[in-house]
Amino acid sequence: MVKAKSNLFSEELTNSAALFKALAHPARIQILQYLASQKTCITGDISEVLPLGRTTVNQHIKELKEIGLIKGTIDGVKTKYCLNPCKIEEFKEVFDALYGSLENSCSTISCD
Amino acid sequence: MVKAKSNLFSEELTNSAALFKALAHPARIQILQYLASQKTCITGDISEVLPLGRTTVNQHIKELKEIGLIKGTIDGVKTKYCLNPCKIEEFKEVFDALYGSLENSCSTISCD
DNA sequence: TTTATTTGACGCAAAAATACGTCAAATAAA
DNA sequence: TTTATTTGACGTATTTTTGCGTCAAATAAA
Repeated sequence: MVKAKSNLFSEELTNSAALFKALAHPARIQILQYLASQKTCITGDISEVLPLGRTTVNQHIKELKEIGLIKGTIDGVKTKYCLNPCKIEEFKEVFDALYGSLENSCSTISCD
Repeated sequence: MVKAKSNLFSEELTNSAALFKALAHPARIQILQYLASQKTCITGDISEVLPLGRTTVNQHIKELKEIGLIKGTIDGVKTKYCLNPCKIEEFKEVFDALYGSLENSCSTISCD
């Protein structure tokens, strides 16, 4: 049996990995980019611009909502999806911190 | 049967998702950070600084090697692992491009 | 040579991710 | 009210990921 290893890593590490995992599928990246390209919060069936079925896309949207990268507000029978700039900013900070820690050391590394 | 959907997305999108997936596990992030902290290419059992078994860590290392973020060179019976600055730089470019496309639009989005 | 050390390959089991069909609730339109 | 539309919840099948034990090859040490 595979043990529950979720709590074996630091919270920061777990949080970072979860953010990267959110972008670990082309559909989810495309959803974010589509939302951005519309320049406004959008409603309707996003699956029409993706090569996947509606429920599958809905599932990817749900994951993006759960991690906080997008928000969904109910507007009558429709749901309005929006990018969440705060979370996107947080993602950038996480990435930059990681990149910084990796990049700083690169110059002193002798590889080949 | 679940159809093969791998080629339904653009190559760029698939490539980006693969990079993010490489960091989608805390162990893989920690391995990269450990390599960077050593300030040199290292050899030996990295699993000693991770809460996972040796073969499991080896598998994560293999994934990082396959995506190109680290390199491994054979040195006698030992294997020397190094960060690959080129790939890390490429990762930053991919991230910055994505962030740019998302961030640009954020200012014009009205969310709440 | 014999014995240890280091490492990756291989296989297996459990868990998670992926893709999608069906259904029901909620609202809008007729 | 009846009918259509929109959406998420739920279940299911398949694939992928994760974690690890075992084994063998390759080198180093005795």
